[in-house]
Amino acid sequence: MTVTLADVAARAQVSPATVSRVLNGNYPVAASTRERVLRAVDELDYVLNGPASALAAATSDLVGILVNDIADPFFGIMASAIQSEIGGPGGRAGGERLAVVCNTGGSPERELTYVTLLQRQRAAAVVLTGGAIENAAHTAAMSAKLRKLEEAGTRVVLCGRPPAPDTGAVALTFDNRGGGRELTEHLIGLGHRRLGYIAGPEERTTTRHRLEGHRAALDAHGIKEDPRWTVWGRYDRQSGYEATLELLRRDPSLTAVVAANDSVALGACAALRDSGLRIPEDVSVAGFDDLPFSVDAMPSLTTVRLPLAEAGARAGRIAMGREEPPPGGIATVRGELMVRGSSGVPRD
Amino acid sequence: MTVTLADVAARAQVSPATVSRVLNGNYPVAASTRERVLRAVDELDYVLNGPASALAAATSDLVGILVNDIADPFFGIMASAIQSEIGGPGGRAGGERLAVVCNTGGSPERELTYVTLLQRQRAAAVVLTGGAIENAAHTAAMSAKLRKLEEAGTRVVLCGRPPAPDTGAVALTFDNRGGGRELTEHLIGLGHRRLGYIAGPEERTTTRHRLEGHRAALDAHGIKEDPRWTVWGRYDRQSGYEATLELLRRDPSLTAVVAANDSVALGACAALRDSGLRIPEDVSVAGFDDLPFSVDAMPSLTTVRLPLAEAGARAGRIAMGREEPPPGGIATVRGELMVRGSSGVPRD
DNA sequence: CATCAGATAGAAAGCGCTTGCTGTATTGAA
DNA sequence: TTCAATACAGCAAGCGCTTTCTATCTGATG
Repeated sequence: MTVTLADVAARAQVSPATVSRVLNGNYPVAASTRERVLRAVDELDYVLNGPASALAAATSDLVGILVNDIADPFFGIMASAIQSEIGGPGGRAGGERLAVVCNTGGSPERELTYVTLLQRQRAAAVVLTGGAIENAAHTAAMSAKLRKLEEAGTRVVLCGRPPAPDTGAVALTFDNRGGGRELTEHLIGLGHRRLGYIAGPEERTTTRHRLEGHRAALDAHGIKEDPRWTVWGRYDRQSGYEATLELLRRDPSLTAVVAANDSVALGACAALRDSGLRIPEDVSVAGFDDLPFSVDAMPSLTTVRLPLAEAGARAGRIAMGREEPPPGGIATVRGELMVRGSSGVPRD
Repeated sequence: MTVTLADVAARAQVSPATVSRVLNGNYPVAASTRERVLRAVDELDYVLNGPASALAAATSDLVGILVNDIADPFFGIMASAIQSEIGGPGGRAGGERLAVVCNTGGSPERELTYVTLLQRQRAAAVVLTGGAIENAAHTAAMSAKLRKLEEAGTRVVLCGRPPAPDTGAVALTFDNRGGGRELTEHLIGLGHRRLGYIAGPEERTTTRHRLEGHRAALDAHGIKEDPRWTVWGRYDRQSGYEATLELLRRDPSLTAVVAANDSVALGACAALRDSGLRIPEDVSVAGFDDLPFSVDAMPSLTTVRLPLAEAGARAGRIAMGREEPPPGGIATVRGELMVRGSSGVPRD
């Protein structure tokens, strides 16, 4: 059998209650007793039974972090920052929490199931990262779940996701619309008038907002968008490659390609090169997010930097109750335009 | 109060035992009764209490995945693959498990603490990814922990990590030494004789093995290594940038730079370009891992592809007991040399 | 018609920990 | 010296679920 609290108690010649109090440090215990208990714990190699403890105390030290794609640094960076603030091991005293990163793969069902699983574990907090899925049924179901979580005392924080109405969830939202607009205005400013756009998956807030920003910029400058200029894809490199080929097929006269994110932009660059086009002389390319590798692309990518790590850290602190939520529970996090080598004045 | 099993039982007019059995589906229950119970569950919006269930059943549905750096796609890709096989939501029936990704940041203490935390949660399985820390005390402590875990019925799998002697842990080990050797032999074959090497952090098996492979290749071709040709760093881009500058300072006549991984190689490329050197005309560069962005670098990176996703998936299946461990509990996973644009014949 | 196997359902004993309440020294003040 | 206050320590009642064992009812069997 594994060692239990009672075994430790017996060995230290105290009651289980005392051992529990020594371990939790939430009740006065004489130094000599504590000493004896700690020695017994050590000698027996005792490890607390988490489920039992959680059951009795009606709280757990689990914190859930939901991400759409854990293999994507966009989420990895946020998750890492959140986790570093959650405390985990190495965190500040008293807060040895287990940060659980859950990979939804962008699927609504999985998102919902993971939230239920966390609810089942009585998680202390849940952080949802990245864009939300835009689907009435799913949104309603999620809202209901989040409300339940809050009722049960679980703190809910959205990081890089729009606010969830009718819930008490704190939201740190990225200004995707503003960033998208700024980016496209930069290209327009360079003289571009025929811009292709590679959007992300449909039914995603991130996708929609970035595209809206792009269109707002076109509008503001009186550029009428050709429906052929928008292609939909996924948030990955291959999708960018294929979409770019498609754009080129539809309208070879495009002088710029705006991608939904950096990975897509990289795929776009590859497709352009493979088509014999130079960047930015023949076609300019722009991404979004400014992931670490974007500066290494050749030419380096013009993009919008999102303070992923900062936002994640803040979300983590709020989830831990170590930082005040923003007024109204909502904060907008702005991106910063990074002009680099992949954008230039259009040809001719 | 939250809804409990008893509430559901009362509503369905059955005993708590029956509700439990319906929910677990491990005992015959009349169809009509099941129906009634399920309806009650639904109506009351009942969510199982995980800790209580884990306590009573003495098992939990948590599976731990330890990674060194969650923001690094190297780990993200493995974690994603492992998780997809763990079942998680969407997995095969009966196995709704919560995959927990824990970020150690490469710190021995955090690694140990996370393992203890997982032990505390009575995790069903633990997968340790990436290179191990080479430090006698830490290795011993880890071995002891892993043995305890196994004793407690937790399956332990190492993915991309050397076997842990004296434990029953299954190991899927990357052939870093072989890959490193093959890579350097490729460069030597092109005619390079003065090769710089940017190693990863010391006291890491991955770092050591890759370097050993490199040196073995030099040895095999009678190239005497100059101590100035090796620089130590971290596994990130910036480290590669700085190390390359240092290498160039030490010996400007180098014709090739071999990096510990792709991120480092990208940093090296940037440093070379900033130093006015062309790749590969002036200096060839090689990486390791073949992460998705490596093919997009300009020129695309010559590197060693590691089947991260495949290995992760296999590790996940073994952890779930859905695949037989390899004979002897140890399997070596080989890399594949990817020759691309960043390596060429040396100048002059 | 008595008997028995098979199929269901319930009673109840925990799983290992936390914590409110109670008890007993010990200390300081009067 | 006496009494309240203080500081520790223990008792015991759960926390919400699982599971063994037992009870009941059914239909089949001889």
